Amino acid sequence: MRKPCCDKEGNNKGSWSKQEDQKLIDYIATHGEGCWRSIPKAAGLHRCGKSCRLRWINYLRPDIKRGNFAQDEEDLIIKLHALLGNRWSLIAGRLPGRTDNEVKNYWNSHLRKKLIKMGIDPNNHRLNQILPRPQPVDEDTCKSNKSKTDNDRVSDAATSSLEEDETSAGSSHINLDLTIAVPSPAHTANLETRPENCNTAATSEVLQSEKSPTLLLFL
DNA sequence: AAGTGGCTCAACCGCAGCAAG
DNA sequence: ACTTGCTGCGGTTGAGCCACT
Repeated sequence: MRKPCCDKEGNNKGSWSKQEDQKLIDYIATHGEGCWRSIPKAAGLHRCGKSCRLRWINYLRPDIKRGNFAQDEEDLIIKLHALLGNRWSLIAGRLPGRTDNEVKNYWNSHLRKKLIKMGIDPNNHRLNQILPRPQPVDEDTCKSNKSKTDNDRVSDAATSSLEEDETSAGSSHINLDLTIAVPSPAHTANLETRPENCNTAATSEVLQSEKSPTLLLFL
């Protein structure tokens, strides 16, 4: 059993004080983001590295956009969630200035309810009234389904919902005709340079679908 | 004004992936 | 090949706020 990283006695927990924030900001301004493990000690903070990282990424980073989500951001989150499932960091990577935590919170507190209200299952983005289409009974499908993770299942459903988007006009009230700005190169690189994502069904679907006009979002 | 129930969001926890030894 | 340590991610929690009764 690995020793937890945050069980060190004397480490602060809970909300951050202004002084702590300032120490972290000052340290990162001088030294940049680096080894989170060593940052607390170097910055004179009684926090674990994990906590520092989270605080910086979710709150202190200068490029964070705070405040309400715009309509196009909402639409994009819904669309991306349909494609990627609960891959909040990937979704947030497509929303400049937004963090995964923020997107996740916004989804759970607003968008889930919104979709439910619209009669859409937030887990698979299907209209609740629509009967699930019959699954092909092929051996490969059976095999792969056995080992599927929740994300993969969501992703399958997402694919279906995308098809529905294209084939059944009016199946959703969401305006998916997004005119969002092209993501910054950093975000694109972020996706491209994440090898761990290459194995996932969701990602491969994304990559495949980049060829289709629907996914200009991902270019 | 007080009670309370729901909501929001910052922060924590545990796990997985990866790299280094 | 295996272990260890670090980072990053997603799920969950809980304090504080707000609206309603």
